[in-house]
Amino acid sequence: MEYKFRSECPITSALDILGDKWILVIIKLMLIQDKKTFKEFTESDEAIATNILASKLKYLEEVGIITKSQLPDNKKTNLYLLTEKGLALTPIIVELSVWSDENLREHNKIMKESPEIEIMKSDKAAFVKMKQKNYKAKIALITGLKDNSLK
Amino acid sequence: MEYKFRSECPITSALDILGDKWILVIIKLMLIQDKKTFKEFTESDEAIATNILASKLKYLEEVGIITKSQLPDNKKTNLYLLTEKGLALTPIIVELSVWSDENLREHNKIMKESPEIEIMKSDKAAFVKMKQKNYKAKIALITGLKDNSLK
DNA sequence: ATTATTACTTTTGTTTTGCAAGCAAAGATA
DNA sequence: TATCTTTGCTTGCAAAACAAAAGTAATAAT
Repeated sequence: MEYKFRSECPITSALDILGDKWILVIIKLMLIQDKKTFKEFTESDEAIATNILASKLKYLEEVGIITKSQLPDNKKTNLYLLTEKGLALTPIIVELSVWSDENLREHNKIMKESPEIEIMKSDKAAFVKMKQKNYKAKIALITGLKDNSLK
Repeated sequence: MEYKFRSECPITSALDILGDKWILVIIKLMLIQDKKTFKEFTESDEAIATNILASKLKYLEEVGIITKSQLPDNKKTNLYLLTEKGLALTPIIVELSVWSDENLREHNKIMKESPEIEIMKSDKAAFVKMKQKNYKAKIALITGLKDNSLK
């Protein structure tokens, strides 16, 4: 597949893929809130419309950030899982959390407080690794396969 | 000013502010490519349309990520500068660079190679501090004031 | 066999983005 | 001092993305 990029800049190119209202929210739902089926995504707090969800999931699969699969004993429910390329977005999610915690509380008064954010700040790299490891472990449980199922 | 947030989630709230095609590109132009006037922004590789640029700059000022000012001896040219809140976005820019470098080269063949990215990866926190310090130093030179001019 | 659930698609309307042109104020030039 | 150029926009219109609501097909549960 061919995608249009605005420039030779790596940052701008990343935003050509990730820079919209929903892509990183969907990644976050998968990584932090364990969402993995179409139904689960629609039930999230963000209330994404089904037509938009369908188009974004298709796009994410095309770009190689997620995979679409099924469990052997269920032909109805689809499983959407992060690939390595998708899991590699974890540091970005972490930095968005930190910036938000430190700069957005004045704008969004009802924003959730969490003790996790302090752990995150104290050692970002360790937090990223932990989240990625946890994600892979959960996937392994669900699919009944080992860690290399995502590779 | 009041802004609409989709949820209580800090990550989603960050994306309510930053999640579009242009906001983080403009931040990057300021932080990495030293752009600071309307003219300079329009001359960038990304070729942003003037109506969109004007509306995004206005929005960024409202949210407190940038300031709009003038030099004492020039009433024509406006100076757009990052605030502390804007400078705090540096880690996000860095992580976007890293992800792009490692995951987007297959999609965007003409993406720029840079030795800077290795320095960045070897110590992200140090790189972030260095960029922020450099930015403040440049601003101090331009405005003729000291480092605290942004605070 | 009937009902409910899951994963969408379709339709229609609104908002955001983009292109091209135009314009006013400030500054530079003759 | 008059006019030419630069800067920083705004306006009008077309295209694309986003959104709400309803509908549908396949599978699974009762």
